[in-house]
Amino acid sequence: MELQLQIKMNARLYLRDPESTELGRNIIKHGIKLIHDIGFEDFTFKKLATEIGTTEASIYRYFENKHRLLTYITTWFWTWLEYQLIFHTNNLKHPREKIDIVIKLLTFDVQDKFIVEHIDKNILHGIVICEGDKAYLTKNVTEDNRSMLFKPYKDLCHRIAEIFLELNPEFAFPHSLASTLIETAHRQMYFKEYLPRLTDFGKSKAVRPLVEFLQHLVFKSLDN
Amino acid sequence: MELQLQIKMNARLYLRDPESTELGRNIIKHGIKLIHDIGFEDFTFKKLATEIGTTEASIYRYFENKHRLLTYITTWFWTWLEYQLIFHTNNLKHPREKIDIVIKLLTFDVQDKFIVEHIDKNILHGIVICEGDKAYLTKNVTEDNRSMLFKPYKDLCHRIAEIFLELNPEFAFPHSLASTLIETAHRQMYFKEYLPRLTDFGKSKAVRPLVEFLQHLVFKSLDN
DNA sequence: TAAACAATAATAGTATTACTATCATTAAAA
DNA sequence: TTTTAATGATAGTAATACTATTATTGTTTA
Repeated sequence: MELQLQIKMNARLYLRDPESTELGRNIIKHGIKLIHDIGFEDFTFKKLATEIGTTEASIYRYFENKHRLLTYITTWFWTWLEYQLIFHTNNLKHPREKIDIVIKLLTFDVQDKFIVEHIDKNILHGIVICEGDKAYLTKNVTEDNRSMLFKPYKDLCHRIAEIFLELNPEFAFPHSLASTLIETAHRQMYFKEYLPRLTDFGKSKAVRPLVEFLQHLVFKSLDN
Repeated sequence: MELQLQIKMNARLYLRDPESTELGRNIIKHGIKLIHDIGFEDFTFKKLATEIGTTEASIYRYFENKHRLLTYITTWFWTWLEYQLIFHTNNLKHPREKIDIVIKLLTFDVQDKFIVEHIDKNILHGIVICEGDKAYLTKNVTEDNRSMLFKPYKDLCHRIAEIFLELNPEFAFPHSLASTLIETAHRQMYFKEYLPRLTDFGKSKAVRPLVEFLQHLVFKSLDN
């Protein structure tokens, strides 16, 4: 069984809702692909327009600039990840099992139950790993934050923090540990691929050692 | 007592050694200041040239582009941090004490013994927190890595990893824990300032809670 | 001391980026 | 059938990211 999914996004992320039209969905679909292929720095609306057979001006009707598109895309990912987390931890009793799910989700080690026609989740995950942090590492953080653009990321972080507190209600740093877990999962995957000397995972494709590292980090931290 | 310091940089980072001339040192000095003030995205060589009363073309004789300048600056920081680490852990016996020093250095909680005329270390630290990751989060990682541009970061990581192994020779992830510690220290400082809901540190300027979080993370991880 | 050299200043120029504006066309809704 | 909404086509601007050339100045060195 697979579920159809439509994620409702904060309207401040766009000028015109990209989910509402064919062109909008194409911007998202090919935007993800192109950013992944050439990197966010080299990515331009001009190139994207050529790619999908439209004009720069048409894309600017949907997004103020390419940074907003990146924020849209990464924010979409965090929202989707929270859905996945809710879905997969639904029937679980023990917080240890829930934490295992969190880690599996972050390392993309779990089957996706939701379908979204125009979004390739594997490529999207690649973008979040390589470019995701650039959505908030700008001089606009504070303003963007006030517009609640990062709410989905914070919500996810808070949900994970609550699971940590289930396991250890005394723990003093649930949110910091949650954001550390999220960031670390992605950064270590990046290092594994591009700067392996910063890790202990070797060159194999297996995510297993990373999963063990993250489990170790979190469970030891939450231990009394 | 304070020590005069000249850090030898990988020659591939620049076209002409900025340490060798007045203009070069000005590029570094005001470059750091300007990137800090307006952010790396808005930073241009044109603006920097105006700032220091020279021309764009002159700056291009020192650095291929602004990304190389950022890499130079952050790499300088990692090298300097390793010097600091060596200096401050010199007489220490117990690895626990050394780890405390590592954490204090990463959170900038320790007095700097080295003087470098044209570099403001506090501002530099701010850049490493806000912009540092952008030095390696690009499509050029692999090539830059082959040119050894990230060696100082890896050296620092390895040195910290070795301290971890002193405390627990059985520990399976010393490098991953070291890179996680470095990244987490900076990221949590960023979150504390701009996205505090992703942390548990509140709004006070104190670094104490962050230091405790990092100590907890590392020592628990290394515990048997 | 003059000639040679190195570093920088001054200036100009190009392709691309990051937009904004206008107007015509088409397809769907009222 | 008129209105409207979305897109396409086209044009244009300011800034960015460079490269190239030539003149000037200050320092070595023959």
